Amino acid sequence: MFRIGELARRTETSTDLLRVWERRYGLLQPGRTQGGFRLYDDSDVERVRRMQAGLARGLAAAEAAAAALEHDGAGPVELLPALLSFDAERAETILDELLQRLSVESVLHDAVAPTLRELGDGWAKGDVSVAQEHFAANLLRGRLLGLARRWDEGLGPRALLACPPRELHDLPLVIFGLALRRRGWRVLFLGADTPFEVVEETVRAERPDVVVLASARARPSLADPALARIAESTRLVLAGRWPDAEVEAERLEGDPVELAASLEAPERASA
Amino acid sequence: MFRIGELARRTETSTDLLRVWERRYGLLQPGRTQGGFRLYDDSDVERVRRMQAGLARGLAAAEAAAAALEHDGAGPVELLPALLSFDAERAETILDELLQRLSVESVLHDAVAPTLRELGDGWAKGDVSVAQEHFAANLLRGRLLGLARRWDEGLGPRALLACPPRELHDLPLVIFGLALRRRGWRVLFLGADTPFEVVEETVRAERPDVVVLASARARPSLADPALARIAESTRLVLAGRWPDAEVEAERLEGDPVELAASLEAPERASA
DNA sequence: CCGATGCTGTCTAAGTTCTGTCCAGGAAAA
DNA sequence: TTTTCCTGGACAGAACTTAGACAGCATCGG
Repeated sequence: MFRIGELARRTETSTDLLRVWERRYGLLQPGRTQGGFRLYDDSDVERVRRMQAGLARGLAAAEAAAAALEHDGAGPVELLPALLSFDAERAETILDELLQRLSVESVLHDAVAPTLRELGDGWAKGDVSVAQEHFAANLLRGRLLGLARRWDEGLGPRALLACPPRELHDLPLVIFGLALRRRGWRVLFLGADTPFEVVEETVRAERPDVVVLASARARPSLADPALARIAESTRLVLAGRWPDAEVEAERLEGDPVELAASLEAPERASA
Repeated sequence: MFRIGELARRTETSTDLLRVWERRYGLLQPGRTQGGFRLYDDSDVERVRRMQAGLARGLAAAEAAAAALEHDGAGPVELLPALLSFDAERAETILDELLQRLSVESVLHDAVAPTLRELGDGWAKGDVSVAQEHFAANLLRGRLLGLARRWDEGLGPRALLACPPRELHDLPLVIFGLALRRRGWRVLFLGADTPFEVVEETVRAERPDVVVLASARARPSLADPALARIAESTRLVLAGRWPDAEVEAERLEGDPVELAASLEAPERASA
């Protein structure tokens, strides 16, 4: 347990703001010392983070607080165990319920993406078997692609999404695509293990406004000349883990949903 | 939920234009904050994008708006054929997509309930086989109950929902329950084929604010003395088809989602 | 071809709400 | 003693509200 100054430091906010979020939106309900000082724990850090994530996605403070509160508890806490125990029905039910209660964006940001991260960490540590990872990935992929139908329709700017050669983990890319779609983009999805030449051809044929290549675990080579040619003609974004090398491209790392929000900013600046 | 500035950002329009589209064509019907600020959700982004697509195709604004609004009703058209052809995957995908695009309420009201009605009519005419009806009902029930988890939690007034003896069609009741839940009610669901004595016991034990008995095809007897005893102690609502008889109860018929809305009115009047 | 009419997006103005920050006076913790 | 924290109110700027005005453009009748 720690006091408000420590919470402010850990979440990079001010004590004033934390108190006012408590007063106005009931975001936090800290315990008190004998003398009346507020006492917080780790779950409060999480809640503040969710609030901040909501603000970053463009919600008003009141809405962000409501979303952060509503989301309390559920989410990844329930979803991961269901997936690890191969309980498809329970996992589907949890997803159903989350999708009903929360927006697609919050489900992706607060439940699916964190679950995926924990899955990856568990796999790296050896706690999660290949079978478990495959089961989880396939169930989630099925569900997410169900949300992704017709995502090349409409008017917005167009993004071409692909994973580089040898990268088989396309789920973060799917999440990224869904988040973009929510924000009005059209999405051309090439998916896992896509040769750079294929990307290049598609760029020539379809003329997307931006090309996003996402690499989660593989460390693809940047030496391919096709990559350089893509970068010359189009805005190129490399998301995830890539080697350092001289390619004319933006680099992004972190949560796919937040990346999707940030991809928008340069568009606005130019408009 | 987000405010008008964020909607403008996401759809790359101006707040002015969004307000004027609302005023002139009723394109959007946002909720409001206490203080009167407009609040939008994901489905509004979709609607604006459809409007923009219409404009891009050369429609006049008024017509584009009409087209965008009309498209809201698509979906149910697709759902029934998928169910009748035993195509679980397609049906699930359609539901996924609808739930993403629209609110739970509109999915229930505009897609699930009409599909159920057509299914019932088809069965009555002999166009729909028992197998088809079972398949459809079970798929929908699974999906809807997935949305219905923890629907007895919270603070709101409490409704006890059941079908009378011999009535096996509980789906309208599930829809009704979900719609109530969306409106803040707590729901106690006893489901199909529930003896009146069981309802009576539960009423005594749980003291719900209202008891709703729904009968779709069976024509249950009202002679049971348990029914009269329930009516004496609690507000009793008989939904669907019931014989005429002297029981102290409100009678409701029609779309489950609309019934849920109408159930609320007396509560408010008393508040 | 002209003028009248209607549609549509933008702009204005005066007022309100929302939200982060700041402050004063006092008390608790280190 | 020094630092941290408490409450409650005040405040400024950003964001939003309504209602109407208006200019650019297309369409229509003459």
